[in-house]
Amino acid sequence: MKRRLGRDFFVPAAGEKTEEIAKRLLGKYIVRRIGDRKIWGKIVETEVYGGPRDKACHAYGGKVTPRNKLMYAAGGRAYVYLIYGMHWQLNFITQKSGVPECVLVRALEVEGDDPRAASGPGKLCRFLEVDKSFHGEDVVTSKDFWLENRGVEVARREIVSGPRVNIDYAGPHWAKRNWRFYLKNNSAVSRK
DNA sequence: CTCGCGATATTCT
DNA sequence: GAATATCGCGAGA
Repeated sequence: MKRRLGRDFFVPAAGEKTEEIAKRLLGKYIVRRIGDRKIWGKIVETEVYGGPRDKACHAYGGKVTPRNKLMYAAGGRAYVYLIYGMHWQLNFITQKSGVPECVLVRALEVEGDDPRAASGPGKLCRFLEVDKSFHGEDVVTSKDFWLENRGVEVARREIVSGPRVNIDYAGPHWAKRNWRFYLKNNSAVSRK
């Protein structure tokens, strides 16, 4: 069974929180088409960046800059940017237009010689050959980049939550929020 | 295991 | 113009 994820996955009508979307993304597949070639990987680690109140979020304080304005777009778009001058990060925008929330994809489990070839936000982008040209790509309609549900069921108890990476500066209230989710006992998770 | 550094877009002053 | 950033790697201990 293969089913492409549609708009409602990223913009839940029921008002589901972005945390729930981040958990639902675990076990789904990211598929990238390059000419006749296809690359894919299973999502095993995600992290939530939650709006203007979240100090770790680019849209903290409701700030709008040329880079982050895409976070205010409707869910289903890719938010790609460069960090530390050399690593691309891949996020998916969630929620309806005007709500600057997104999910960072931190790690994929891939099939091949090296199961850790996409274990980390930067490595993942290199693996998928995602760069700035995919900033703003709509994964609901794109022919080169999308997400699939391949029928992998992730049990609630297989999902581990914990504090996000690099958020000490955000203060105790945000630092203790368990906004990072990953699959238990999965070797492709970036850090444990 | 911990540490330090890379190389640049974006933001801040 | 200067500081900084959602990281990964290779070196040294």
